[in-house]
Formats: sequence, C-alpha cells, structure tokens
Amino acid sequence: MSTVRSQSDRQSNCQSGPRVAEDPRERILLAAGQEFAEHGYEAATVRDICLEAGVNVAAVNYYFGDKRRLYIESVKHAHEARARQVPLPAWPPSTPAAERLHDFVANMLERMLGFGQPPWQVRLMMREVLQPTDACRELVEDYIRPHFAVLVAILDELAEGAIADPELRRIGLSIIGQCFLYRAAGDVVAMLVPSEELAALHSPPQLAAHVTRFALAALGLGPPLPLKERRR
Amino acid sequence: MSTVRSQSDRQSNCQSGPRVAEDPRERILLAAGQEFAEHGYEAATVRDICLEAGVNVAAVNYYFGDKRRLYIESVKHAHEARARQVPLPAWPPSTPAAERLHDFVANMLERMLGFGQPPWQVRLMMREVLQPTDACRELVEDYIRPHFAVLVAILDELAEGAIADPELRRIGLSIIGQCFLYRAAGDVVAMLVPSEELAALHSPPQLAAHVTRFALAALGLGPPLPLKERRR
DNA sequence: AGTTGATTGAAACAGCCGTTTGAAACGCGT
DNA sequence: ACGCGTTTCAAACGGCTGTTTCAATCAACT
Repeated sequence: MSTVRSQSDRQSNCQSGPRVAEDPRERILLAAGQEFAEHGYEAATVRDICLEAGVNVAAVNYYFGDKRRLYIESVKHAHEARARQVPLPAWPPSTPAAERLHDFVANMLERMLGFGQPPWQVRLMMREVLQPTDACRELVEDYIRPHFAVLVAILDELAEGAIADPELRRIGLSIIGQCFLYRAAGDVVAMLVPSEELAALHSPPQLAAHVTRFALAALGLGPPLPLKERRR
Repeated sequence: MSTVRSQSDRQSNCQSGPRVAEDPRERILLAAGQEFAEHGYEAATVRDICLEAGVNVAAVNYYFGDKRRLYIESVKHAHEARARQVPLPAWPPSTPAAERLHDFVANMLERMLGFGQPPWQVRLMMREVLQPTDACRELVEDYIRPHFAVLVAILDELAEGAIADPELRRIGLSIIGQCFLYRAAGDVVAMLVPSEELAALHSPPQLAAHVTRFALAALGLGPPLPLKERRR
C-alpha cells in the first residue's frame, strides 16, 4: 500500500514552503552542480544527485531527459548565476586605465579564489575550461569572451594605441594565466610555497597588486619590479 | 596478496626494443598511462587498458593489485620517462641569465605543448596537478620543484639580489602561469583568439619569446612591450 | 463528484564496472 | 620424463550505473 509519510511532506510543502521549498527542477540543478563540480561528470551519480536534491531518481529523467542534458543545464545554470552574482565592475568614465586594470584583476581573482560565493560554481566552470564538453561554447561566448574583451580594452587604453590587437590579446592571456594558475593548480602552488608565505603574499588582494604591478611594469607604465636599490 | 614484479626483468633492458614485445607489466603501464591521460581515472576502464595492452583483465590485478595502484604506478612511470626524455638545459657558466630565462621558458613550453613527444605523459601529469591524488606529492618533489628552483635561481641572477626570495617565487609563478594557461585551457584560448593569429603568435617559440620579453620588461631589464611608435 | 493531465514513487531493467576464481599453459631445473 | 612455481586465460562474481516502467498521487477544471 502507499506510504503516508510522503503525503504529509507534500502538505507541508504546499502552503508554507520554508525549508527547501523551491522547484524540484531547481533543487536538482543545484545538487547536480555541486556533485558535478566535486566529482566530475563521470564520477558523479544521478542517485547521489537525487538523494541530495530530495527527489526520486526518475525525476532527473522526467525533467532533463538524461544525465548528459542535466549536466549541460547545470553548467548553464551555474554560469548564469555566477554572472548575475559577480558582474563586471562599472567604472565611472574618469577612472584611470591602470586602476581599471587592478580592479579587473582583483575582481577575477576574487571570483576565482574568493570565499564570498560557494565555490562549486567556479569549480564546475573550471572543469569545462579544462576539458570542454558541449556546454563549453556557450560558457565561452556568454561569460569568458565578454570578460576577455573588457581586459583587452583596458590594455588598449593603457597602451594608448601603440599595441596591435593580437599582441594585446597575448598580453591579456598572460594576465589571465597568472590568475588561472592559482585556481587550477592551487594545491601544487601550496606545495611549492611555504605556508606562511602563501598566506601573506598569495592572497587574492596581494596577488591582484602583484599581477597588476607586473603587467604595468612590463608595459613601461610603472616602476620595474626590483623595488629595492640594486647592489651592483 | 601482493603484487608481482615481472620475473623476466633481467632480459627486458636489452638494446633491441621491439615495438610491442616488452614486458606485460610495461605494456600495461603504457596503455594505462594513455587511457588515464585521455579519460581520467574514473572514466578509464581496466578492460580498455588491458585490451590496448593485449593482456587479460586479470593481469592488472596480478601485477598491480588493483586499479588505484596501477594508476599511481602509471603516473610515476610517466613522469620518470618525461624527466628522462626532456631534461633541463645544461648551460655553460658564461650564459647570460636573460638567455637562460628564455631557454627555460622555451623548454617548459616545448615540454607542455610541443609535439616532439607523445602528449599523453604531460596530460597525465596535468591531471595530477589539477586534481591531486596520492601520486601528486612525489610528482611535485621529483619533477616540479626542481624545475621551479631553477627558474627562481635564474630570476635571482637577473635581479642581482635586489628581490627577496618570496617575491622571486611570486614572479616565477607568474611566468609559469602564462605557460600553464595554454596547456590547461588551450581549447578555450583557441576559441578566444582567431585561428590564423593562434598559429602565428601562439606557437611555442613565439610564446617563449613573448613570455620572456614580458618578464624582462617587468624587471626593467628590457624594452617595455609597446614596441611600435605611439599613434595618439 | 468525476476526469484529466502533470508529477512522483518504488521497483526493476539491462549493462558495465573492478575484482576474483580455478584451471590451463608455460618455462625450467631436475 | 617429471614436478613446480610463474604466468595467462575465459568465465563468473557482486555491485553499481543510467534508464525505464507503471501504478499511485496530486492539482485543477467541469
């Protein structure tokens, strides 16, 4: 016979909806994002996802068709939420380009490494970057390319037109790469750098200052990195 | 039950080196490295590995115990082979530090992106870097840390003692990050940069020149990057 | 109330996974 | 020839996977 427990659950969900009262679809997407981010596509199981979402295993097929389409939807969902949560800084027109560069780098690092947001969204997107699947193109076009274009525009302003676009893109990738390393290979970085040094010099704000100074110095727009006097 | 080291090791190191006729143990390690590199630990199956190695499925348990130990052994095997194949450049003592930096970067890029060697070894090591497992620590200590130390020594020579070690490490990571991006996120880079530009400006030699110039300029040891005359 | 269509539930499906088994095949000193 | 330890083989083992089934349940409308 039918259990009575599920019926009481449904009644509590109907009126108040205080606990986890979202769409089942939404709950599945949330749980799927976390599971896929943590374990990857292959290792994550729809059973674990449904267990965490509090729905039946059949629900994922009912709402999304199969695992692959659920994955793609969860990537979309994560990067849309991320774009909404951490938008690009909106600078007043008078902001110096150097300051924009620093803000951009700090924003990127905070988005990648910061603890302001739950980390699974970035981890999920990082998996797509490292090993692209069908969901990658959309992620690049909607999220990464616009950010990259802003960075290139800032660099163009800094160079005052003296650098052609291809070279600007190369410099932009150099800047992104410096931040990317800490996100993708953070564990190895932590093994290469003493822990107290890691906390003192490799925190997001410190890194933002370093990367910005590095780039400005390379462009001849700031003092070179050996700040102390030379002892030749 | 314990794993078995092949009893016929004595003749295996002969000069001949026929193509597929090595130790079963060696064949399994080779096939496992390729499969793990391509699909990752979870998605790779021991059946596919044994099929490619031309051995029975029971062989992997006979020689290695289980899948996890086979994985760890294959990572060790890959990074030992890699260290043997592509050693660090041995510079004559008179070599200028700037030239050493360029050689180091070019060597790293060639190792990461070059087509001189089968790509699966680097891909396998990259997986360990991105998501460390038990095999990671050894990989860092034997392979990555020595390379990193060489880079830091070059930078120290360039800075002529004007930069403290922690800052040198940070600069070193900045240089590595620029190369790392192309290896780990190469697909996304290819989507952000027009294809003809990618071939012309983002090949390993071009990148080595760019990264070196970028770093030297940041250190005040070379011309800043806007090389063309300004047009504003 | 009765009907309809959307949603949920427990159970089962076929298939692949890593691993184990027990016996056959091998190499080799005697 | 024999015996013996090492290596290979086909087959099977639970167990877990994604997916499907179909009846039960729900909300809404007539």
